[in-house]
Amino acid sequence: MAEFELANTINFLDHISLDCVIFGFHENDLKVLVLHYKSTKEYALPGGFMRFDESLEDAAKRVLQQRTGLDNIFLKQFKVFSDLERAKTNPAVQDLVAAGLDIDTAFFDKRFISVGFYALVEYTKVNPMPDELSDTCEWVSLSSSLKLMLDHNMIVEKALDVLRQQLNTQPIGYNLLPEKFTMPELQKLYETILGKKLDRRNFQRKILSYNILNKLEERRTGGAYKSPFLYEFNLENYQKALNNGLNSGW
Amino acid sequence: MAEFELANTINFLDHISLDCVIFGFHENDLKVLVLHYKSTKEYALPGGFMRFDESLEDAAKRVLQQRTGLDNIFLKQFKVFSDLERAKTNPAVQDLVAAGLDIDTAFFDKRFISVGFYALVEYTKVNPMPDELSDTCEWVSLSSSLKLMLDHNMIVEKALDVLRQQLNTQPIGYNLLPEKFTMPELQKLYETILGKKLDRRNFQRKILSYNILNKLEERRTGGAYKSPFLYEFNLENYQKALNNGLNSGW
DNA sequence: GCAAAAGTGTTTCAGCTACACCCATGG
DNA sequence: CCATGGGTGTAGCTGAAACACTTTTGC
Repeated sequence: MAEFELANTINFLDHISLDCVIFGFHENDLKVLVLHYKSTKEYALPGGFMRFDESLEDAAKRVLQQRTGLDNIFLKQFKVFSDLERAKTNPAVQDLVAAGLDIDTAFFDKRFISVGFYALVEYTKVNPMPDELSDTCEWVSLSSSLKLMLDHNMIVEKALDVLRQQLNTQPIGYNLLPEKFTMPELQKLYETILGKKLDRRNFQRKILSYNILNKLEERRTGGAYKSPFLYEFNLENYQKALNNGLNSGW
Repeated sequence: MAEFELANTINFLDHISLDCVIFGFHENDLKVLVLHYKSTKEYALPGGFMRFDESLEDAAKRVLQQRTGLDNIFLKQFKVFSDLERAKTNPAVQDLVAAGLDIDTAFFDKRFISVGFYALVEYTKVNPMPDELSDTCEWVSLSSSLKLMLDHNMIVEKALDVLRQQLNTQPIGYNLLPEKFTMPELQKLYETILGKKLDRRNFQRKILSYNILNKLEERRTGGAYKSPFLYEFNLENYQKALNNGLNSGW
């Protein structure tokens, strides 16, 4: 299926690509899905091209489905990357051709502008799948400082930046955490995205004051130390609260 | 110059266009620059295409320079519009051809995705100039509800939405107002963008508390009633304050 | 002198910050 | 029993909201 698509690049719009920064949260760590290209040392974000019969969002959904196995992923476009610098021929393409892959080099050699999407997924539900040009698809911690192809490191940086800015207006917690989660887990997520420590008690009071969480009877047992309570999002209240922004200025 | 460019659409990337929502503020009213196409009843946002030797931002600057006469305009891309709906052939193209304009219809008939930019300009400095397909280039009040071509009304709506969201993180006041302005003018700008009334005294206290304004000795004379003081932005402090956001949540 | 807009200050209340003690759990 | 993390409460401060009177100006 994917092979068929790539071999028939004539189905895609020229000059336009998309790259997905797929965020997952696991063991108190924010991670991103990254591909390793066959026969090269290059790592890259999952990406793709746009068909004539779909929107950019549809194309991104298609890519996300293929790399994670999931439908109905939360995703947002956040920036178009069009600097002349990025127009350079992708060095990985030559390596891939040398390795014998059937690639339409005339297509890949064109100048591309790329639309950046970020996606939020529940880590445990993802089944990472490489595409036809890569041999692995793996989670990489944001703190790993792995060097990515072309301007992909910048794309990740920018995505994280946007995530930070949209923390109060998009259902970010809801889409990154499993259905049931503990208060410390939610706090760690906020701290990771914001890049700073928060006071436990003040965080809890503030987030509870929004009335966007349901406290459950259950606790998370099995871990060490005192068992924390589980919470779930009250989606209706969450959405309402996000409409105004969780902290309204002016 | 512009004619030359359009006649040689071969210089542009296929499938990609850009549209600019150019905001100006005049007489306590937020306005947008709009073109009227020759020999049609269609109104449209100023837009253009992307050359192979420039980035999207460069292309947008080129369009802005041509429509306003200004360089160094503050602009931001805010969204790519790629719905299949908008792929329909632009109805204005047929009218323009019928009216005898030299248009590369094969180029225009392709499917386009359009990158939306918003730009902020100082109203009085703008010299609106139509492009080769239009006969007028005029300011239109946001409250006028003029029907625009294709999805351009939606693009304006979205731009205003983004403007609202970025009021605390981008130098919006600085770029829309003249160098010297009064407190009531600044407040009206905020009220217009936010779509709600603010308390005079609280607004003044809050905005002054950021230390982003210099109060001048001068007053605005000549108007009726009590002469208000003039202010200017303290650009250094403004930029610093915006980095954290004027109202920091979390 | 009157109508309309601009300058200015205080009180109140809510929300944020800072901070400390007890409890549960696994080892 | 101890180390570690989780649950919970309070006092003080800061910033936001609500609100009224005086001054200037043109007519």
